[in-house]
Amino acid sequence: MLAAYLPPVARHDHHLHEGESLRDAARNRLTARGEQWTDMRQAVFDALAGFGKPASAYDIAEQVSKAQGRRVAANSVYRILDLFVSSNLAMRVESANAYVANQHPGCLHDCIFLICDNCGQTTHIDDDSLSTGVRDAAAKTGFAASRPVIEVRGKCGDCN
Amino acid sequence: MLAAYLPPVARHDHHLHEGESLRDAARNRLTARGEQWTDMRQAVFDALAGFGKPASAYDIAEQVSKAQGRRVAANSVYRILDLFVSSNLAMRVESANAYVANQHPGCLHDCIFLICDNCGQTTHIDDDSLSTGVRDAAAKTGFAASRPVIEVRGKCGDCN
DNA sequence: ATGTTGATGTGATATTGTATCTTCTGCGAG
DNA sequence: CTCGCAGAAGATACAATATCACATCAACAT
Repeated sequence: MLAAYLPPVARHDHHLHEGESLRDAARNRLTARGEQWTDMRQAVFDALAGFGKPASAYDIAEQVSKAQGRRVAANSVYRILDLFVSSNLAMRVESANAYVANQHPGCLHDCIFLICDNCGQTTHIDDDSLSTGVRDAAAKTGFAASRPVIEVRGKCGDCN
Repeated sequence: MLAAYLPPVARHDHHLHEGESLRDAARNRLTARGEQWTDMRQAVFDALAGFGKPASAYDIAEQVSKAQGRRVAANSVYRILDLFVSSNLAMRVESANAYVANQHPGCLHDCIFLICDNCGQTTHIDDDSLSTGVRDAAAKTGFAASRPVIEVRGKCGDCN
């Protein structure tokens, strides 16, 4: 439904994934790094992707517990989320203490989140010129940027 | 000893304050908004400014407790910090769950933090063109930005 | 069989943040 | 002056987020 037609703005193909395809991309990415794609990791990834908005580790733990019919502890989820973040399968939204699935695990970007304070919906844009600008500004003061955190709180289009 | 001489780079006078002067500026700003400048608020502000780097509410509670020789509860500190943030006397560093004193309480900026992951030192730059760029990029997707959070994690010049 | 390694389970604990109710304090009206 | 109000702060409890230490277990190699 999104984008029946889109003008050719993007500079490179993002391979936007969803559902099964997204899960496959995630699994490929993880196994390519020599990590295992276990049931537990798949369950956590599915739960995370299923939320469609930032979810806390505890939200995910609850969701996975429900899906598996057994108690899954938060710290197991944290472990897996850390792995996902370091493998670029997911990203942490600092200002929300929460995580979102990366829609294109193969690409490496400094990403920018737009987080609706009303409905929680979060969209994720990549604008390399902006993040480069931020990195450059930092560099100008002798600061070596390793991870720019750019998150915009506000109201999404739907919530006006 | 900062800035015996500085080239005229800044576009407007920031009235950078320190020590007594900073405290005065903060008090003026708060009272101008019809709020009281109480002993407790002064103590919290002094503690916050004294850290020189992001401090958690609990760090501040501990510091104020020491300074006053009595136990000061964290939630009192939270109340005051919230007031400070909403009055622009302090800012919250989302990615560190911590707060820093605003060096120029009179000016309103979308600020950019450079946070050293090694020593914790945090510097704060204002680059309106960058933050405007971020706001514009958000607006382009129909998103109404109310508060950009731009924080750069990395290593400061001192830590190479 | 035994040891090793990586993934997960379990329980405890630390840290961060809120909610609620009470008490204190400064100050103006009467 | 004292009564009562309103804002500030104290006290306590609790909720949410995050980490730690250690046990277990399966897969695999020796």
